[in-house]
Amino acid sequence: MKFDSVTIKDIGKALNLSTSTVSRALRGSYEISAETKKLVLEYAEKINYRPNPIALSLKERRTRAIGVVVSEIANNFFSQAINGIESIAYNRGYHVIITQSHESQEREKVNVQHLASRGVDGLLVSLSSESEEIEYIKELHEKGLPIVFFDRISDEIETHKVIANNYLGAYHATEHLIYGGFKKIAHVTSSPYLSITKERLNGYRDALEKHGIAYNDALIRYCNRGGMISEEVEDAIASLFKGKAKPDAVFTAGDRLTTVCYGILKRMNQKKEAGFIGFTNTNLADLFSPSLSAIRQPAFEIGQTATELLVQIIESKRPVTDFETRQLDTQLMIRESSVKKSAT
Amino acid sequence: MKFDSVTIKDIGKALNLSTSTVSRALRGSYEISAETKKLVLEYAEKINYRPNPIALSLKERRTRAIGVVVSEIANNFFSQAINGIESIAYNRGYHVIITQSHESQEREKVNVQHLASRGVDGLLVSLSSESEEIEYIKELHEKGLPIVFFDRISDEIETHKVIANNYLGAYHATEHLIYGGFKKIAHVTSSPYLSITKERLNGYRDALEKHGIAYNDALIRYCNRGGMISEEVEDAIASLFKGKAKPDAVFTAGDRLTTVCYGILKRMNQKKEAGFIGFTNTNLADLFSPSLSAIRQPAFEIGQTATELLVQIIESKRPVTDFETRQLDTQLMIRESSVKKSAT
DNA sequence: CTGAAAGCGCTAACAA
DNA sequence: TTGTTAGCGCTTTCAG
Repeated sequence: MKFDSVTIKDIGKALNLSTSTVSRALRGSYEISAETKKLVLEYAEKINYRPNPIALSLKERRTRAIGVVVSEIANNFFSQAINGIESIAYNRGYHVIITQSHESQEREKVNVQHLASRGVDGLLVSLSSESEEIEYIKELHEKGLPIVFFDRISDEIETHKVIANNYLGAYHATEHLIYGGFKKIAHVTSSPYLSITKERLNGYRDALEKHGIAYNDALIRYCNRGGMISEEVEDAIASLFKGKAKPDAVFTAGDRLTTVCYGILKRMNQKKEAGFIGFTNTNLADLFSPSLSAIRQPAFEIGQTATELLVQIIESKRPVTDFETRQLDTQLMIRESSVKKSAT
Repeated sequence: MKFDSVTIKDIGKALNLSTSTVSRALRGSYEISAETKKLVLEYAEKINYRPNPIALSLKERRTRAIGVVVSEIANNFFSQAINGIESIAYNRGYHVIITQSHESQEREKVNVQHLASRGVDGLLVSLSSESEEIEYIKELHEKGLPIVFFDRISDEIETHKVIANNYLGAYHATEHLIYGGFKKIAHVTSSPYLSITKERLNGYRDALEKHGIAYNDALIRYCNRGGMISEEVEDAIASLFKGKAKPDAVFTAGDRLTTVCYGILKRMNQKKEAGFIGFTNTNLADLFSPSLSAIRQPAFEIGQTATELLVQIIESKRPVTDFETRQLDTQLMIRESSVKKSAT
């Protein structure tokens, strides 16, 4: 079955006009008589004519669509960021095409290339946890495809980037644990390739050092799939608490990672409750027990900002060469899980 | 800035071949000499040629893309369903374009029409809570655009539909509360327009009647925005518990609605804990306190099934006239929130 | 004020 | 085996 819609030609035939006249009438061109215009407009309305954007794109070499590549929409941070993206795109007249990499570099590549060849006007990208080398994006960028990175960014490409202040977020979270009397703070994080991993790790490390606590590699665990596979996280936690250097608190970096870790700890660890805080944008943190302390990213605003910058590039007459990296502040939401029980 | 890519013409020019020869060589047509083929393929590879899908679509009148319209991706049910959709679409060679209506009929209409005019090969739709009259979808469907409904469906259009067994899910949940000793069970649900609302309400009502409890309108609350606006839910809950017919348990129908309601009840209701159960697909129900009893929908499978049916229509040679409505079973996950404390 | 024709990138029927 | 040409739906010179 093919889905046939009305074309400008059909209108022309019906009204005994040339396609160009119809086209002009439809776009309200001044050179068409009011009479003809009215005729065409009314008929078009009647048969519910819609211009074919595919034909349009072919001609104009633009689609008024922007592509989004994220790892997973079932992630509070990303679904909120996407809402921010849509809010801006919508009233700038762009449509948004969302794709997921599921943390796979292969999948990311396919998506990026498909979106590009499909003629999106620009790309909003947050890298997968496997993506270290990103030649396939660089190539497109060099050919002139506007790209803005958000959240998980890369040095490899010079363009606008929008991120949360991950360094400070991690720093403050760690410091908060230290102030609360925790001394052996483990850090469970995502793939070491990711920019957010590095930024958060640095914040964590610097906070420790500032307070005279030695940084200890044995307290770090990398979960390359970012919590998508719970085994990965279970292993990390198990190995942390098995060792002799058993931590007294855990700080997690990553939305899924945080809730998954919290769940595991809760299940295995009922008595000796370790302190807990993590990056997450869930709205349900209050409902947990103990309620979940969190570092919250301004996801919606990150999405908005990235989109504004992208549209700016797309609509710029001349090649943009002056790029910036915007950093938005995180929010530290202290709840029960990061507060020592004994420390009343 | 415009993003220019290599065309078949460029290749032809460089190799002194006609565009059609190049085209055929690229598609491996049998009528091209091995030599020429090799030449073209190698050159195309070298300059990283990608066919322009826009031009292709214009010609073939198909895009190998399917459009998805849901109310909100920041909803566990939908993000899981989308993963199901993608899993099938991906290995059938279709791309997936996701859009959100944010429970607005206006937005839904815009999205549907855009996707259609953009030439998706088919549509997977779950209606917004405002959508009662859906002429704009009907029109497209009558013109031959393949459409499959899932979750929130409509009688207005005859096509394949995929849903959870909402009636039974609600029935069993209600019965479970009754068995647990609850007698005044309130039902907080979404817009009365939605199919899921009606199905679940019927299940609730029938369970009550089966157990000799009179159905009482005063215990029903409709939240038209499905929990998107928390005030709406606050009002509903407040008015329920203010009245003289104060409920002893609450049963919610809707993913967001369930978590939002639970939060409100938890905050306001610490002592006289009412029983609680609701439809939701969150993975975090275990972490709540009390842990959250839930009716879980097979979201992933619903997405998969809907996509299979859609692809079937798209690829069918002759118009499909024999439609079915598939119903998949829900899962009752009993945890603490629906169990009477005193009833130990 | 309106029409004819070219062209966007690609495929396919028809010629050679 | 390869080239020429028309056409997918639309806009836009260029001519009337």
